[in-house]
Amino acid sequence: MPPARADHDARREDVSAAVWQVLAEHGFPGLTLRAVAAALGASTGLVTHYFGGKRELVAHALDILEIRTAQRTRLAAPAPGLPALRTHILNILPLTPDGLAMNRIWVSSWDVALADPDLFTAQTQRYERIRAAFRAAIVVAQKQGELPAGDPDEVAATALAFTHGLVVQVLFDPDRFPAEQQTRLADDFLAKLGA
Amino acid sequence: MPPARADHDARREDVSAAVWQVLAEHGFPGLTLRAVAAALGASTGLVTHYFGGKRELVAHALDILEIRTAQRTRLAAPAPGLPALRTHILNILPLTPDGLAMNRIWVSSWDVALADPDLFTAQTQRYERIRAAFRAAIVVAQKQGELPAGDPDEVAATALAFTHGLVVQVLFDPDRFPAEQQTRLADDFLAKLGA
DNA sequence: CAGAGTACATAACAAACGTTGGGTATGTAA
DNA sequence: TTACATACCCAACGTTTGTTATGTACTCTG
Repeated sequence: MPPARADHDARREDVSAAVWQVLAEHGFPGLTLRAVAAALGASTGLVTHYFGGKRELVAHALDILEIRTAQRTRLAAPAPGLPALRTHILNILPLTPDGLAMNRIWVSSWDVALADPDLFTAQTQRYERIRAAFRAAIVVAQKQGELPAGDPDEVAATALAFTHGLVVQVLFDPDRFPAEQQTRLADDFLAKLGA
Repeated sequence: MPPARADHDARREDVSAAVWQVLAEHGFPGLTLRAVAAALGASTGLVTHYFGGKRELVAHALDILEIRTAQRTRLAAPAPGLPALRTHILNILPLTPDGLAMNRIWVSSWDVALADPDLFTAQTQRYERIRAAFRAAIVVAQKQGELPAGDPDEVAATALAFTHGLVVQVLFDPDRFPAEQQTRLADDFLAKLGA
């Protein structure tokens, strides 16, 4: 009944790492069973053994994307409230080459998520989760008087809209939006929110 | 030397219409030579006759997307300045089912544009164009005292970021963001900008 | 009226894809 | 030891893709 030889979870983690590698190098369009197998130095049979098929592979890729985004080198929140919200925003923005690559994958994931119903709902919940994180910081900021009163859900939606919209613009013109300008735009935006 | 039977430009326009139809029904992933030919009731030979290959087809699809977006039922700008900026934003937002479908295609176009260098630069210029339109309205608004002083380019980038970021959120949760809430969010955002 | 070039249809093509099933080795349970 | 489930490789299949060559009908030109 227990696995025969190898540690199932560890092996699955290997495949997961290969998925991420392929994703980083060729994006979602290049995410194929063969590419993952090649990156792993194994056969496609191994991949299908641990992941039922392409669908599950893509779904897992989206999970990895969220996890890796969360685990990326992040600025720790210096203080709850408005500074925390600022940190959330800066953590998403592509301030580094690494962050740029990550966001490129993220944006291209929207395409596959829009195409598949299951991935669609998963993505919907992801955004809901991000908004919840924003919301928590916003509520504190409002209590501390750093932000004016108002529906925190709507403020969260606005802040996330600004953030992701800026991501897209940076992606298509990285030279025009260096890190300093991104932070300046974010700070100006937050200043407006506080008024 | 002149075309034998048909009007070249008219026929090409037919193909263009078929491209748009396929795009609206199946998005960019479903944009294939055969799909376009089928939508046209013709063969793939016809398509390759008027468009060299897939690349040109996709490039043309992006052109159509921009044109159709510009030609979509739009609100006329009631007055120059801040109202004009508001109109620009509302014209982009997916306030109607038609606008929702259009934005779905638009977002999925980011993926193909990120993959191909030529399409990438084309998309970069597209965004530059949109920012220029925003900027024009912003400059007037600043002169009229509707907006505080500040680099109009940065304000334009911020406004466009908010708009496209909101588009993405609406796309993944249309029920949560009905038209009224979108306009309310936009108006609140504009009010913050004016402070 | 002959010839040439255009406007397509048809079909063959190789490449790449996801999926599937057979085969083998190796471990655990009886 | 026997039996079975796991882990995995290998190979083939059918499909879909973009590309391209061939063939045919037509219409302008000369």
